[in-house]
Amino acid sequence: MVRGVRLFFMARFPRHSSQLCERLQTALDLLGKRWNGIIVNALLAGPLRYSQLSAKVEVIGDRMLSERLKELEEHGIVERRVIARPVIRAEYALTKKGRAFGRVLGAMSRWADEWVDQPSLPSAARRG
Amino acid sequence: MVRGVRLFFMARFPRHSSQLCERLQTALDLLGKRWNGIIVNALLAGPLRYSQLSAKVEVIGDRMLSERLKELEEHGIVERRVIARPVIRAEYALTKKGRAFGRVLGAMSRWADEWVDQPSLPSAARRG
DNA sequence: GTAGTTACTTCCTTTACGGAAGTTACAGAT
DNA sequence: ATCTGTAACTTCCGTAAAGGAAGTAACTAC
Repeated sequence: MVRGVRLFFMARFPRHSSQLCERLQTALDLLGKRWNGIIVNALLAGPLRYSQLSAKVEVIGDRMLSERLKELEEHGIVERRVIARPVIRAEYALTKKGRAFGRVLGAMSRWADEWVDQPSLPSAARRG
Repeated sequence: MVRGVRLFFMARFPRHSSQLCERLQTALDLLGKRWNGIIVNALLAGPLRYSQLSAKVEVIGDRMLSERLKELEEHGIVERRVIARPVIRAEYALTKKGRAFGRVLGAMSRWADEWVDQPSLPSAARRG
């Protein structure tokens, strides 16, 4: 079997339903990817360096964080700036598109405040 | 088979950052799971039977759809009703919690309309 | 030179996804 | 009664994505 054949980029985006809004589905592909929401949320308060971001979203490993940031950058949601000032550092900031996405997270935050009441008990649902 | 052992779902990733809002992270766990957003979105227009839902969100296979519906039900977002009228059928409807989530999808939809303009080209970012 | 920090990348194992096929229940046709 | 068909799932199994430990390169402080 041909096993080394890595598809050029990925086969995850061409899977959209013709019955539903394309753009929404594209947006959902983005937020529907694990960690992306949290990363954008963490950056809403302001730009962060890689290590700061890593500390803030403490649950994401380096490998994932790096990968997700690259994707978010490709999607124009996050901007990467290299600072060579005293020491070489990388800083990540939201673009206009990324900040606009904050409204979505804001809506989700409000929903979560109203409907999610298990801050430490993630078992089954408790009748919302 | 044992059917009640589905609580493993959330138990797999109880890892939330202490630096960020718990509820938001729980909500993101939910939407951050592939297909959940699309399923809820598809049900926003009204209840659907399994086969209808499957046809509407045509990209999700039976295995996934079934699994996701079960999870959404456990989280109190979707309600499953069995109809034995003429033939036995299952119908899925959003709960109050689920319909409230529609606002999040609405916000995402608006964001998508404004910022996502590549319905078929998911390469690098354009503008932003 | 040695140790430490930053920003990643590589390697490898575990978990999740995806599709085909199988299953159970019932209804209508033959 | 058997045969075909639909609905609603479930099981199998191979592939893709996630997670973590360790490695790397550039630089700085000791």
